[in-house]
Amino acid sequence: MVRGLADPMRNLNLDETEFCLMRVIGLFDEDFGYLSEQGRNSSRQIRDYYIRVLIRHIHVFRSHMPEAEIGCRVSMVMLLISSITKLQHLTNDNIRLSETPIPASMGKYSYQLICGVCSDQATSRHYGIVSCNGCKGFFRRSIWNERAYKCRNGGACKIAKEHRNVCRACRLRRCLEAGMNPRAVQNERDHNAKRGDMSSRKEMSPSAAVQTDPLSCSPSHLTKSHLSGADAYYDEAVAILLSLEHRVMTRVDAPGSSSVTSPAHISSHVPFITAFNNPSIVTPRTPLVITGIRIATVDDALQDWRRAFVIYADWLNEFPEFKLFEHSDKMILAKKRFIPFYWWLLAYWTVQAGCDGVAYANGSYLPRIKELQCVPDVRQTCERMMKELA
Amino acid sequence: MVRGLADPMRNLNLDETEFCLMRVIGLFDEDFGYLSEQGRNSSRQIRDYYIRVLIRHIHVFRSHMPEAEIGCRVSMVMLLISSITKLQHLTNDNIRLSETPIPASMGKYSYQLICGVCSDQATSRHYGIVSCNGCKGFFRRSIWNERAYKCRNGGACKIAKEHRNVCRACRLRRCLEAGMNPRAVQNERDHNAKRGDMSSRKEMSPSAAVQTDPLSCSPSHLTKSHLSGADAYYDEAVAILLSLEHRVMTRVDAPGSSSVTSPAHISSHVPFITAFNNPSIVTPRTPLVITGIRIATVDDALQDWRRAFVIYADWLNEFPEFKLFEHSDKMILAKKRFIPFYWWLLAYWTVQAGCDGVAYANGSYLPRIKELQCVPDVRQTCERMMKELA
DNA sequence: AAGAGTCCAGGGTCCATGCCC
DNA sequence: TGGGCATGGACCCTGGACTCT
Ligand SMILES: [Zn+2]
Ligand SMILES: [Zn+2]
Ligand SMILES: [Zn+2]
Ligand SMILES: [Zn+2]
Repeated sequence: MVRGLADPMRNLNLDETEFCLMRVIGLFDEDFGYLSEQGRNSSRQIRDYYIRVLIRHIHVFRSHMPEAEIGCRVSMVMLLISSITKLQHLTNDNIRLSETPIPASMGKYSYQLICGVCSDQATSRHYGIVSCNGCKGFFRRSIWNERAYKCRNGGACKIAKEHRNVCRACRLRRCLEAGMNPRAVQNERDHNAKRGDMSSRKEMSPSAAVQTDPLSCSPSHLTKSHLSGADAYYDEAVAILLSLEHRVMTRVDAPGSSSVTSPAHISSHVPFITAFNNPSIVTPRTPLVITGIRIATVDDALQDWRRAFVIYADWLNEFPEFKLFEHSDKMILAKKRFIPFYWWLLAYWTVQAGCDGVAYANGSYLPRIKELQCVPDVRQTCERMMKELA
Repeated sequence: MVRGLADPMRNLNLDETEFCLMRVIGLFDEDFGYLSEQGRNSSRQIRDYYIRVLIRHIHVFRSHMPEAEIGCRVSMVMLLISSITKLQHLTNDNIRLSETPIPASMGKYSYQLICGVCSDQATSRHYGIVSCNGCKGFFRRSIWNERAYKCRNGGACKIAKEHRNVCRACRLRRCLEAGMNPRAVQNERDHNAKRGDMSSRKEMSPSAAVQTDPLSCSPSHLTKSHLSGADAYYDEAVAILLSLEHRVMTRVDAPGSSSVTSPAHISSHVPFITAFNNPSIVTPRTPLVITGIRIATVDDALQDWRRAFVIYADWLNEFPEFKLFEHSDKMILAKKRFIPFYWWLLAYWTVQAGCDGVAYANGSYLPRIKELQCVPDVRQTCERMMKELA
């Protein structure tokens, strides 16, 4: 069943810019009741501004999609933002990942198309997945003829370009596993005229052999530079955001920094405001390691929470628009929105790492499969951390 | 800005089955804390069952979409369901419609144009007759290229959506018989600097060399029966649901029915349970008029609320699985889930009516534009109604 | 606004090629 | 050696979304 919040996120295949923008929008979204009048206005303005930027971004970067799908994507993104903004705690449930493992092709934003069946070079999508011509034809013929092949190797054949014709049973199995949809195969059609034999065209006059077309086709309409003016504005907003993102994510404290004592949590029960203004007392800024190569322990989860808090504080303190708020509003916002912010961080790391679970920023991950988890309950962990910053 | 819950719904372009299923899932979704142990189990089972049916339905009816978009749709649908299930009140905000007006083409599921050639759904007239996009394109191409097809079946092929591509000779013949006018086909426009070398299509001579194509192909692979078994099961679930839907929506009380006194609200402060078990005391079952041709007054809104409640009660009382619950659980569920149910009804009516606002079931609608609204605030209205059923 | 034409992803067809009996 | 047939790259055709008049 597809229920976790992580699922729509994964299906959307968000890029980095979208992640950043959605996080920002979430920070300043809705539910302004607790802010001052002025804070409310600023908040709404910032939100609306970044929503415009995001919608723009989607339209530009998905311009190959039909309009309807873009609309669908925009709606879904908005729905996701508001769902996540409303999160009061992270629970095992709402960070839960899909039951289906990550398709290997996602997460890498490569533009080279690879056949999902045999890894040959592919030209486009066929029967629902990116696939090569060979696998396309093979699948259609198999479905039409209702072939039931038999493997002579116990069904364990690997399928690759070089030997994809060795075992039809396994090739067809791979096709289905990779997601080819038998329902997308249509009926046989009418026959075409023979090649070269143009008799079905009602015979054109021979004088028509002018062929005044010496390759006048310029490949220049590849740039869809329809848009300008406001675009510069929008590009700049994105650039600023990404650079802030990069700065905060790569910020590292010198190992022997004076304000840093030890990587441990000497700092229980610091007032929130102190921690927020000087986050390195919570934990030093260690480099982020998004690999998800080992299973997280309870300490990993706690430590990641601290590191994420430092990122949060650094990020907000550097975010230009945040400076517009009065001090009290700043604190209210900062307290209120850490959980959604952290959710976005985890979501992004998880996609980056491509591991089968929720990735933390110290190389560990919380496995999707309960039996492997060393962390009793995410929610408890989070609440414990929240208390730490009374 | 795209923020109202109605937007994603509109972008998804849900069909009737999806509406029904989503409503059912919402009824039995999450938040089971207040039910008895047994009620919780039933509820979860029903929900999961209908989620399976819904996912199945989406996969079947959107099988032309790429896999990733289907996944996206499924996720979005789930997100929508849970968002709407959480609604505690209808407010002007969460039933708010998009700022962009409805495209004229949507919402007219009512007129239902049929292609005169192949009986597919049609959008408008082409070349003189109501026809689908496929037949439009086919006719234009055939005329341009002066194609002379040859039927391999003695010219007796039936033309229908599913196999209209099997015999082009008969399809073209049907086009002409149905009244498509070759003279309505204009010349190719050439402005858009074509990239390809379409120059091969020059003027043709009148001599018609009919192509002879003594092919013996069997038109027999029309069956691609890979799938069955579970499909029947699923089809049946959908059929039952739609028939219930239809029954409830068309149920009308005889004008002079005894239990009915007057269309007014004599019935303030009836206990919920009484109203639920005998809904016609709330308001008689008037026919539903989903046209949205006049602006709603406060009375319209109130009356619609009552009518919707009657639909809700009728529907739940007839829904087979609802009978599995204990009496107390029934009441809890029924009280808890009217708002989301009503939301779905309004959403569906609005799409059906295609008016620029929220459609009620008595021919009126709440305009999108504030200045036109006669209803002060939807939320207040709803709350007032809720109190009526203390 | 209606109804022409345009575009193009992704269906299907064709057939040179090669494998197998 | 020849006929049967699967393969896959080149190409044709379809129809939904769109633009243009
Ligand atoms: Zn392949
Ligand atoms: Zn095999
Ligand atoms: Zn048609
Ligand atoms: Zn025919």
